[in-house]
Amino acid sequence: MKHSEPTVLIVEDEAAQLELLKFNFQKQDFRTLVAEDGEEGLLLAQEYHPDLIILDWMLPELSGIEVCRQLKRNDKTREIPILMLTARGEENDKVRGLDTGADDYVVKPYSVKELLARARAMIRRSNPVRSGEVVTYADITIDTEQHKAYRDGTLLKLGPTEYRLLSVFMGRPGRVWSRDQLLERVWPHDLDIDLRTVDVHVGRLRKALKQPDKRDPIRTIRAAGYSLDLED
Amino acid sequence: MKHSEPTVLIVEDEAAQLELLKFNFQKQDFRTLVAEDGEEGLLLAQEYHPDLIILDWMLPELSGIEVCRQLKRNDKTREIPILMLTARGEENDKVRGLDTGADDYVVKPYSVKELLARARAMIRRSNPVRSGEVVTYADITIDTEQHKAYRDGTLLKLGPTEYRLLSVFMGRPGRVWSRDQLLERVWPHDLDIDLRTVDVHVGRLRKALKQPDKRDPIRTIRAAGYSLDLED
DNA sequence: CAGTTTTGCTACAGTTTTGTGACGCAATCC
DNA sequence: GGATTGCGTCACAAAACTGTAGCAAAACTG
Repeated sequence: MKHSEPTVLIVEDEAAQLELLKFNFQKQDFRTLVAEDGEEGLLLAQEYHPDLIILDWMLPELSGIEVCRQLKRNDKTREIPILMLTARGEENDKVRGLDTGADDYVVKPYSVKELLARARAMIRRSNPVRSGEVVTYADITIDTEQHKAYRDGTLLKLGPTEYRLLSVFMGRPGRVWSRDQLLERVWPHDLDIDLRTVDVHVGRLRKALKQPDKRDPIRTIRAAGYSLDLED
Repeated sequence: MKHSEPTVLIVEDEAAQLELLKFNFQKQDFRTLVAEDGEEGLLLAQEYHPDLIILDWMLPELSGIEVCRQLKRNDKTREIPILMLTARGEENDKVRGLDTGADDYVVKPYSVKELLARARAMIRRSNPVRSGEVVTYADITIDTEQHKAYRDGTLLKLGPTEYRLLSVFMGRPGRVWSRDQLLERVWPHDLDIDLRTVDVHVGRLRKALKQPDKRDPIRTIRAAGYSLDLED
């Protein structure tokens, strides 16, 4: 029933390091994917679309920077936050400036605790649409500064909860959200709300998004959750 | 006195953090000012009037909150947007609700990239009506030099508070302002005013702006605030 | 195909949020 | 000094939104 553990992809060539990371992430209820070189990392990232990628800077063959660039170039993986692992001496301007597209970096030797904290923070952050920004996916747009949402150019009439729900969906189009995850992100963190309430609000959002000759942009994934999805 | 590069003031006592921030902001073509304690921060803020202040929550002597309060109390620095840096455990309701007057906050550990993005967004968003200017939005005009406001050419009869309120709205038409934000910008800072008072004044402003066959230019965003908006 | 699980949806009672007129108080004007 | 103007709070009504229950429909299971 619990389907809400985040997945992390670890790309690291040193076996010992990899084991350590894997162990610790699993202990923290992450699902883990591992890759021992850049090539494999890219493949897994595309296939499984993890919530976070831990990427070693030094890799045989394809370097960490290169992997990062490619991930950020691909629409399928662009949104995935990347945490770069760099050894002490390598902490050069490239990394510090984050030119590579990585979202954050940690210098070895790091404390596992800090790494986990950062990882969690990054995942949490990666969902919501940043305040003040305008985000568009297909024919849907939300303008957070003006607190408005449009479909195909026409203004939608949304209640507060519907608006927040749409914001979460828009933060990562195509991603499947379990009801738990939606509850966590859309509702105030202290209230205990029935899971089915999510369904009702999804229904209301659907109605608000409905337009003649337009497809329902919210996909139901049975026994898993919902996603904002206009593919196929 | 607006010029090309925006200036950011960083107030942070940990040298490493400070360096990292400074480096990254400079790399992004910000001009940077740095202060290692609250006292110095206040001084620099007054003297140089930066476009944005990055403020660490934990500071020796003068705490971040206190610095924030003082900045917001001083007319010279009141309008400067403040981005608060808080450690994980400190992420309490005080910060969340931004009662302190800060305009945004980021929880450590943060990703540098996100911080930069937020900083940029905040600067973009903050542009109060400058004194001496005449600003027009749709059929509404305010002449700050003469301290007069018009709708469709006819002079409006506004009380002082209504005038200030309209000025804030005119500074960024379309933007949603929370009641807190309005309180902060319209009312003197030493006063403790009920949030609902904002509603009353918005109501009065609405009445003053009313004209036959004209739409109400103020939009209510339930559970969020108000905005000046004549679209749709 | 019958049985089971999961989702869609409507109705509704309850709650939260907003609009606004009334009132008392203080400052300002004449 | 008396009148006027503007202010902040309150209280109440109206409006908007919310969560849950319950049942029908749909999707799976074997």
